[in-house]
Amino acid sequence: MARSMMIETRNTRQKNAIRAAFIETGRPLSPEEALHYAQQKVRNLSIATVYRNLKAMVEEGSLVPVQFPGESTRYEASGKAHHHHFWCNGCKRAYELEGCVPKLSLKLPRGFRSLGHELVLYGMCAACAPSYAS
Amino acid sequence: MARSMMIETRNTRQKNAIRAAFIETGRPLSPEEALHYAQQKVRNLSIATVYRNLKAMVEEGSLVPVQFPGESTRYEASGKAHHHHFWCNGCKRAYELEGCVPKLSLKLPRGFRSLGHELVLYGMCAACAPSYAS
DNA sequence: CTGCGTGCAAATGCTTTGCAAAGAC
DNA sequence: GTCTTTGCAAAGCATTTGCACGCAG
Repeated sequence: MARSMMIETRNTRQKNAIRAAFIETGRPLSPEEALHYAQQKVRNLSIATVYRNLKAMVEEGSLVPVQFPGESTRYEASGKAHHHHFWCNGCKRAYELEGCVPKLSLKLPRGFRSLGHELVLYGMCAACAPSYAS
Repeated sequence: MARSMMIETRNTRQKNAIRAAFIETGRPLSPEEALHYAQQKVRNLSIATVYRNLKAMVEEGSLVPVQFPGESTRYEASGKAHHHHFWCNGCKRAYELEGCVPKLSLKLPRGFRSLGHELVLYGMCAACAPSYAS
């Protein structure tokens, strides 16, 4: 089923700028965030192009979508080790967390088969936490 | 900060039908799912009314929003013990799971403060799993 | 050159809102 | 009877798509 060769795509300034945004920030980005970062390199980059490239990169396998409650889809570079995320309620940014839970011992109903899991921690990141500590 | 008394709302057939959908299914429902269930009791119920009531019930505190990757927001009855969810990739339904992970030992970056977590297991529910076992 | 990728604007599709009529109390 | 809630249709928004032009290969 899996396509052995990814579809060839051209290297455009727009695509490179978008790709760079993910590499340089190292955290999941929303289409809007990706647009902002990439626009620093390609000024008149349009949001439509960002959406098209995000979609293409997901299909190619270089990005994976990540979702946080009540937020639009974020995307992050693929190929990383199994990990989870931290969502900052202050700056509304997603961060990557190393590691995973020791073992998932949740009771599954009879006949249910689990194939994976997703875990998100919520709170305040280092930059936002102090404002609550005053 | 917390409002000591919830806002009074009238008991309409529509509202009761929507509320019943959550009680009777016992699982998180999307606005569309809630509409379908409730329409069995109130035939010409409109989706706008469902949205309005879901929003009102969340504000009242009787429902809480739950989100699953790539899916529109689901809602479930509030007041339940801490629990997590199972997402069936087959029927695209959310189920409630009892229990939680023993302890979360994820490394948080310096200064990050965690206030909560969310865990979702993915797979096939009892009804959908057999079709993959053939 | 050839044709894919882009920007713009129009088109979706889900969710919200305005308004007159129906219904709760 | 009064004031909230509803259904319908229109409005909003984020995302997607059509199209002619520009650029990569």
